Amino acid sequence: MQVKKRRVMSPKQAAACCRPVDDLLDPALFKALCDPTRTRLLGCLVKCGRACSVTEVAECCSVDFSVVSRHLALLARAEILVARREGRVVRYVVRYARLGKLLRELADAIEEHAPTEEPCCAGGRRGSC
Amino acid sequence: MQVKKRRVMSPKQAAACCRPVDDLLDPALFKALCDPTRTRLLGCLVKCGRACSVTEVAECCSVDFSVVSRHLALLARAEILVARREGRVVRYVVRYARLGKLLRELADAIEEHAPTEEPCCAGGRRGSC
DNA sequence: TTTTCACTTGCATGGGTGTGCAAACGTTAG
DNA sequence: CTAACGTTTGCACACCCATGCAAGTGAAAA
Repeated sequence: MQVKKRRVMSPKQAAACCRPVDDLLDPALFKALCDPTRTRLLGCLVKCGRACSVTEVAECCSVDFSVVSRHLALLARAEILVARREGRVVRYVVRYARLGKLLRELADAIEEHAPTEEPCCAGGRRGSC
Repeated sequence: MQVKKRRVMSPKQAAACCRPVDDLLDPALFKALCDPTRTRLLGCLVKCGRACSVTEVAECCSVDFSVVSRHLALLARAEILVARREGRVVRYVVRYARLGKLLRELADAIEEHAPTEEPCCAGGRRGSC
C-alpha cells in the first residue's frame, strides 16, 4: 500500500507552501459567520430552504429591521447568500452548494495534513521536531 | 425512489426546529477563525503537521511574540488546538479530527436543507412562499 | 401624483478586540 | 543561589463593528 509522502517542516517553511489550505482558510468567510445574530439569521434561512424577504427573516430575531437588512447584505457580499429583487421585496437565499463545498473542501484540506502516526514526532529529525 | 420529506416553513418557524444546524453553526468557532493573523498561524500549524512551540509559530508572522501567544491560547480555548507543556516549552497541535468533523458535519447539515427542485417555491402554498 | 410599503443608509454610541511594550512567571542551566 | 530562556499577562491605545433611531430610496398601490 502506497503511503502518501509528507514533509516534516517548520511552521515558517509551511507558511510558504501548500496554498490550498491557506486559500480555504479564508478569514473573510469566517468573519461573516462570527456574529451570533448573523449565524441565527443564516440558520433560519438554511432551515427554511427557500427565498425569504428581509421582513420575514427579521421575525426570527429581536433586533431592528435595519440591523437584519445590514446582516443579510453582508452575508450576500460574503457570497453566502444571494439577493433577488421581486417588486419592492428583496428575497435572500442560501448558496447551499457553494457553502457546503467550501466547508467540505476545508475539512478535507485540514485532515489531509493530519499526521498518520499517533505521536506527531515519530521519526522526525531532532532539528525539525 | 423514496424522496425525503421537507417542510416548507417561515424563517420564524424554522428558528424553533432543526437543532443540529444551529448547534453546528456555532459563532464561537468562527469567531476564533475570523482574524487574519489567527488563520495564518493556524494554517502554518495545519500544514506543519506536528506540535510546534510558540517561538516556532511566531516565525510565520511579523507580529509580536505576545500576540502569537495570545492567539494560540485563544485557538486552544476554542478547541481548535491543544497545548502541551514540555519543560519550559509549550507546544500547540491542531485537533485535526475534531476540526474536520465539525466542518464536514456543518457542510452536511447545510446541504441537507438545500431545496431539491431548482425553483425554491415549487408546489408551496401561497402563505409560506 | 400622493401615499404606502419594503428596504437601505447616515449618524452616533458603546462594547469588544487586535496590537506592542514592558513586567511577571515558571522552568532549566551554571 | 543567580542567570537565561520561553511564555504569559497587565496595560494602554487604536480601531473595528454591532446596534438603534431617523431619514432617505425606490417601487407599487390609491
